[in-house]
Amino acid sequence: MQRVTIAQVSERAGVSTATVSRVLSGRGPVSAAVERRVRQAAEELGYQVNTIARALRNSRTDTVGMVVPSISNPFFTSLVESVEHVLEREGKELFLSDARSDPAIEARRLASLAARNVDGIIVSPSHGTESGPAVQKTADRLPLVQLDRFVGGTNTDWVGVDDVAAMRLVMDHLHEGGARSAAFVGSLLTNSSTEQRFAGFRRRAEELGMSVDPDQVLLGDYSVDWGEAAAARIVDTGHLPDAIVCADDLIALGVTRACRAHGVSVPGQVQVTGYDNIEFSRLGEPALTTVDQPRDRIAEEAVRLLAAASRAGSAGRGPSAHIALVPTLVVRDSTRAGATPRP
Amino acid sequence: MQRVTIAQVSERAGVSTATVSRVLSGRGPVSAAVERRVRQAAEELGYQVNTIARALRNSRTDTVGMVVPSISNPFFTSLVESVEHVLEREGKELFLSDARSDPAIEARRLASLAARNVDGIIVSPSHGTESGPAVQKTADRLPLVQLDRFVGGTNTDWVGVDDVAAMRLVMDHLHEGGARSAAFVGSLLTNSSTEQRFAGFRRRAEELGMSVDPDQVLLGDYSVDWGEAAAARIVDTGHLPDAIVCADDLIALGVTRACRAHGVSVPGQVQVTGYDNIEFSRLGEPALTTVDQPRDRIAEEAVRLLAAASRAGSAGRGPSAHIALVPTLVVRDSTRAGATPRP
DNA sequence: GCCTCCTGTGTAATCGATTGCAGTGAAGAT
DNA sequence: ATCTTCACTGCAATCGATTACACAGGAGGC
Repeated sequence: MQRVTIAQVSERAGVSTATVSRVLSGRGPVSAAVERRVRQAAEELGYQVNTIARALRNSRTDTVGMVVPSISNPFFTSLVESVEHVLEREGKELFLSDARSDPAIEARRLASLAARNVDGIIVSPSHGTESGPAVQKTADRLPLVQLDRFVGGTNTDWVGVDDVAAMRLVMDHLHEGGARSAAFVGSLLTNSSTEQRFAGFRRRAEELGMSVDPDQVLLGDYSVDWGEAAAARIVDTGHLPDAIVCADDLIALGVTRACRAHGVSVPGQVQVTGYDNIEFSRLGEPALTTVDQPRDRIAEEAVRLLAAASRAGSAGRGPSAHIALVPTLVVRDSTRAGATPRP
Repeated sequence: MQRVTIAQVSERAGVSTATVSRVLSGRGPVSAAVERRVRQAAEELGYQVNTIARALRNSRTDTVGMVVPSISNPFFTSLVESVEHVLEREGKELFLSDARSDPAIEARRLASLAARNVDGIIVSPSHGTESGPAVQKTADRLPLVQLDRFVGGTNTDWVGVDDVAAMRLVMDHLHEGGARSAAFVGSLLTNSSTEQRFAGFRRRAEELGMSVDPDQVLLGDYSVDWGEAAAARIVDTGHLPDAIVCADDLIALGVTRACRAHGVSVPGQVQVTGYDNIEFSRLGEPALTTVDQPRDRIAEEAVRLLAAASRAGSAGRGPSAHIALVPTLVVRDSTRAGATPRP
């Protein structure tokens, strides 16, 4: 149980600890004979570096921290997978935390990651404003990139998709399918995703001349339950919109489910769209039309920015980069592509 | 950017580093006046402990590592949430890794967690045999608990559910609903979950006199896609079983979807069951009857075992604990509870 | 033959927090 | 008045790996 240290290896090999370190870390000149002896001794003792000690000395941990609002949201887990994949290529590891959509927990997680000397942090902030102080404070201490969502009033890099452009795709598609009125179901406007998506929705609806009943803009949270509740409320009002645009797939799954339960046909009576293209979106009944985010590209860019910030010595923080990638529309069965407008 | 150390705080407060440490870690006697000065200095400088340095000195990190086969499987993410929740109460943090169902990646993750001096490891092994060496090697060095799945030939603690008992519940329920024949769709028998579940299925089928066509035992992987493919294959054989028992919910979701696509009514023509009770299981069409695992209890026990092992100084490894909790059956719409047997 | 340079190795400082040991001074005991 | 006792506080060692610096000895240049 007691760990093998470099000192024990050096003793067995009959050299100094410095030499052992030089052999094992591969830097510094070492004669072939000594190298062999050291490697063998290390092997025999089952030596393994103590990452903690190394990190203390180097002040580098080869570890990146990531904080997401909710690990049970499949969109974020797939984003995590993408990030992990990219990091693996760089020989870095991921330290993942779940903020449970609570800025207070989020702040603790960020602080704790910073205390653990991660080399950088990737965060998708839970809240559009309340996450600000903690994010900024963390960004002042080490490289930080915001992913997908972002929080205002901070000076950090960001990578995500152009939500407004995405909504344009969605609305154009719905309009083509004959929709002349639309409802919006999202989460409370406390994070950038919903804000941007709603803004894009509203603007394009106006441009296309689609009517939006203010009573049919419903904000709750990112969950199936909320989608169901919101849809029930819309159905209860008595006048159905031609389309229900949802801020994410979980909500959309709830909406289609509630429609089915209430005998409202999708896309016959109402078209429904999601956002994120999570795996389960195609399992809805009907399969969801949704917006696909290029997760791998997002992850790639985030890691790249982080590496750049590390190199720059994050003191010299220049203007921050905002990278908005272009999302694509995935058309499935919950909308009526190219149908003729209803009479 | 340069971090504030205890030395700077001590200088500002006009005391020694020892005193600062005593104040901040709360151990050792310190006069009220000094304590106030130190706290203020720390506050003013924005001091934050360096967890790395502390860990090196204490050889404790207050961190637990967790390795799961797949972070995109909602069952594991909810298990992770439960574990994180329990750990939070203990003031510990979770370091999460995804093995992508690959024993080689899994081994690397385990080694890397060990090198990072986590206080203990919770792992759900990817493979029923190939995960063995790495798991055992890790368990020799630090406290380790296997969760849900386990790998044979190792001497470690384990917490999970009684899969055989669960299958008894499932089969009895199906039998009551009139099923006299059944198919099984699982993953390749390379992990304990499938093994145990299949064993339980087979045994109870025999006891109840239900027939099982060997051609209708289909093994692939834990995914919706595989569920769809397997169901399609079963439908194609021409003779439908009365029930299709699935080794997890993802598979079951795929199966019901394929049934719908092929015009096979569930539960009218075929009853279908899942396993895990993931959130999406109730979103299937029809909502899935499934087995609920008591995740919070599982997490609780795992953390308890880990703590016990740490205290015991894992050298004195006694006989390992195997804790099988009792799962419950969640009856929804994909089965026909209490219906009369078909003629 | 003497000097320079380079390779290979060891010594010891370093990263930052913790803690055993020792020392100081004041309160209390005799 | 002298001796204990105890609450505080500081010094310095410690955790394990890395690395600046020093130094030995051999090769090569003049």
